[in-house]
Amino acid sequence: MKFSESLKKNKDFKNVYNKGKSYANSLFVMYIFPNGTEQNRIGVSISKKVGNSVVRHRLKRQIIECYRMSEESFQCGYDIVVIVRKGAQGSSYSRIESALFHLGKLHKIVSARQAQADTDIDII
RNA sequence: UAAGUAAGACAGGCAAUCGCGGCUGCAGGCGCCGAAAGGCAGCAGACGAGGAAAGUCCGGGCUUCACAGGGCAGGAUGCCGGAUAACGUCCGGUGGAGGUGACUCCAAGGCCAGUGCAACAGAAAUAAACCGCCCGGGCAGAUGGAUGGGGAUGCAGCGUCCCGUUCUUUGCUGUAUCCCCAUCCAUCUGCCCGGGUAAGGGUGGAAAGGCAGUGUAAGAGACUACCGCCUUCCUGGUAACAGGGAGGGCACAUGUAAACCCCAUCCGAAGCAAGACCAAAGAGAGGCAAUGUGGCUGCCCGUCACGUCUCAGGUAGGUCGCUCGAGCACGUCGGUAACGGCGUGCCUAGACAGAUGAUUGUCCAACGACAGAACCCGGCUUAUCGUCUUACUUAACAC
Repeated sequence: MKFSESLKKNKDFKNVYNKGKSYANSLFVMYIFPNGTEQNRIGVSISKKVGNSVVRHRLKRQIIECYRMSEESFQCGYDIVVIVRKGAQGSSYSRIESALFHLGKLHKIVSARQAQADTDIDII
């Protein structure tokens, strides 16, 4: 990814949880915290309650892919942690995409033009 | 054609675009990050999850630690033979159970080494007379018979009294019938006592080998035939075992070892976060330099910290372990088979927060189940939408 890398250390996750701001909808909880660099770092956390290994892995890939496809829409300089809730089990790609932009808009890190486009899709 | 049995294969396909992972080449030396070890970045190429990758239930390799030898404890396995690196796996057989059959299933050593347990029911549960059957004795009753005694009546004889026409007393003896009593015997019934008996009864998972006959007071392996059991011999088989002969007449006498236990065989422990190597910082030891600077403290003494080099140690971090292996495919030979030998060809994920996704088009038996490698193998178990292939069985129809 051009502007981003993944968030890896448990320490980094805890830092974002403790100091960052969070918003949530029915599919995800999103924490963000400014990391003081030129890049975004994104991490995905999925509980075992959501499903078995295949289900969790697939959701993670879809979220990363969704972020990657529209990476340029996000403002840089943040650590982002997406926690997947149980309701996301079995969601389609389009629904994950709309939910992700909904949270990005609440955090005001998605550009207005992209956010405007996403309000057309309903968030349940 | 239908129903079924066994074995096996596949696990949505294709194309385009964007994206991910390590590998190979350009590549050697450059650029960037780092103290170092080492890592990162560019372009191109091919490759990139499973039959169960799962559960982590067994077995082995590998690694570190421990280890003279022996024993105890603990654990696992348990018909026989073979395969294998090994196994609780697989193959072939034996025995048993199920199915019309193809075929399937089986913790299948030992409770005549010991100990324990066996609810309820039942007379009694590892030892037994509750009922029943039979024998003997006693008591009571009934029936029948025999003997004896007594009484009544009839008859006969003799005697006696009255009488001498009639009427008629009484005794004794014999005999017949009836009644009563006693004793004995037989049969039956009831009760009691002593003994025999495990054939029958009902309970139970299990009641003292089964079943039929002989036999007996009644019964009983008491005896006999068949079956079972035990001992022993012969034959076949490597063996489990099978077939046959002879004997014992059945004692220990039931079940349970997935109860303790006994017997035989096997097992050192922990696991890739194993472990090996490189290696900042901090703390440690020694050498060298200096006699300095700073703090306690304004001064003296004292004390603490600060330099550099080497060593051991190994933290953060990094590299290796990490995928060429009991490997796969094909052929051939040996073997019933599991499997093994030989030959040829091939290289087929290797991450370390952990790579396969999205969109579009198209095809199908049409929305595709269960499910994601984590050191590697051999198995077992569990989950699973469906599709296909082969062999065989049964039934119906046709020929």
